[in-house]
Amino acid sequence: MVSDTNKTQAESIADKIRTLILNGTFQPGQPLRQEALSEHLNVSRTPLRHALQSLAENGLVETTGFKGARVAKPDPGMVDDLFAMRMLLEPLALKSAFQHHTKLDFAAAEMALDAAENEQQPSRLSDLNWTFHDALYRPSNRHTLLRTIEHLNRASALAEVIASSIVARPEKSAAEHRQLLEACKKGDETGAIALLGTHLQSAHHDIRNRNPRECPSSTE
Amino acid sequence: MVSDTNKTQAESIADKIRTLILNGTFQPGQPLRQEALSEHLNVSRTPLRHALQSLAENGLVETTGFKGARVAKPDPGMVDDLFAMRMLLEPLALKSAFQHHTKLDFAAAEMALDAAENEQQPSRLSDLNWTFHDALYRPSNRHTLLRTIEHLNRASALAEVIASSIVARPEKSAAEHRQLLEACKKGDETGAIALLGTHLQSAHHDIRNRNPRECPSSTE
DNA sequence: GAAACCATAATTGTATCCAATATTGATTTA
DNA sequence: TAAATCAATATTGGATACAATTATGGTTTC
Repeated sequence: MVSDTNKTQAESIADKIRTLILNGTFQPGQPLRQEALSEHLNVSRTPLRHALQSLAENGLVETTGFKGARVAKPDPGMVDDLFAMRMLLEPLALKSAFQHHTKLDFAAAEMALDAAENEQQPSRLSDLNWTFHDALYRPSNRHTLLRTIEHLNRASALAEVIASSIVARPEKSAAEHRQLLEACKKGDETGAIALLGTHLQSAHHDIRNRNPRECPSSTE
Repeated sequence: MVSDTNKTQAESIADKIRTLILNGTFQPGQPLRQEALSEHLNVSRTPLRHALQSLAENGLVETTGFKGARVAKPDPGMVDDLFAMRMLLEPLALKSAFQHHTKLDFAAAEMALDAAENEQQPSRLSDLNWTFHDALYRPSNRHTLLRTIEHLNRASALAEVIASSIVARPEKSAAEHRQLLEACKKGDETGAIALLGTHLQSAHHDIRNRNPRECPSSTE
């Protein structure tokens, strides 16, 4: 999200489309026509197709055969799976990173939390959310593990946005994040891992127990 | 692998390229030039690019900026991560599927094992390997969980092939598979989960303790 | 009047061509 | 002679044109 420099055009518009989805401009189930999108984003269909494919692999859009792509609409089963996996994998990442945390990592995490306080846009909040977790996990240097976790987080983002659990209760998430960060700073490994678990459980619970806003139920 | 019917051309050649990689025709680190590949597979560069992107998302090739794509060469850290994740996620899938196993699932699993006995080609063995595990996990109906596990399995395949742990010791893997299947048939849930754990540990161990065959160390 | 069938249009996938970027090699200069 | 610079080539990313597939609407037939 920093800038489009050194980034292929397909990646740039993938970010843009992801933002449009997370901000609710494109609602779940809505079909994403290639020609309309390409002219809307002022690009050709070629990079657009690459962007859609990338988003499909990340679970934000669902694409099938020759029928085109639509914004994914996460069902409860998908949300359960995503959080079940995150609850298994993220503690491992945190545990592996714990010995290698530096002040810079904590600073990066704190900066993300501070920025989130004054942010309303769901896509930005989602990004900052991941930035925080990533700051705590990355020192593990387990790139493959982190890549999978990032996928799961980005896929969860859509469900979180739909349930309005990010924008509606930012203070709750923020408090949990701060507690987690403090435990990490203190070097309280078991405490931090426990806090991470409850944080994920809490997020999962909030998503499940909120009625998703009615979306115009695309033609099926 | 059944047939190319109803499959987009990009997907078909993605399968072909994956086969070529797993069978050792394309060695790890080797650059994959688009024009050469496209004329070799008798397709245009457009679907080829989609295939490469798909393979990149699955971890079989690494693509960077404008420099092109190369066959991925899995480092030990990647292998460790993949198996650490599989050891956490696959028991969950098996556990979730356990109550819903039918005779058809067991038959499908057994068929895959039988087919593997008379198979030499690494890519086929890798496919059959996944077919077996998938047969035991799919009744869980947890599609999102299964999709992630499939990614991890396909990414592990390359490392397994490089270490020759599939082709060199098929009988060991086969024995573990049969034991696991028997436990499932008996309804011994805890036993099956334990066997799955040791099976994954064994596979991981075999990969780590074999010297990868020297590959012509592509130009860096 | 309902269902099957065929033609037309809309949309996606593929091939070809052009632009942008990276790599290679020679040439020049210190 | 070695290093830097710049031109020429090779390779990838993107735009446009074409083919294949699917969806849609009307017509026909029972």
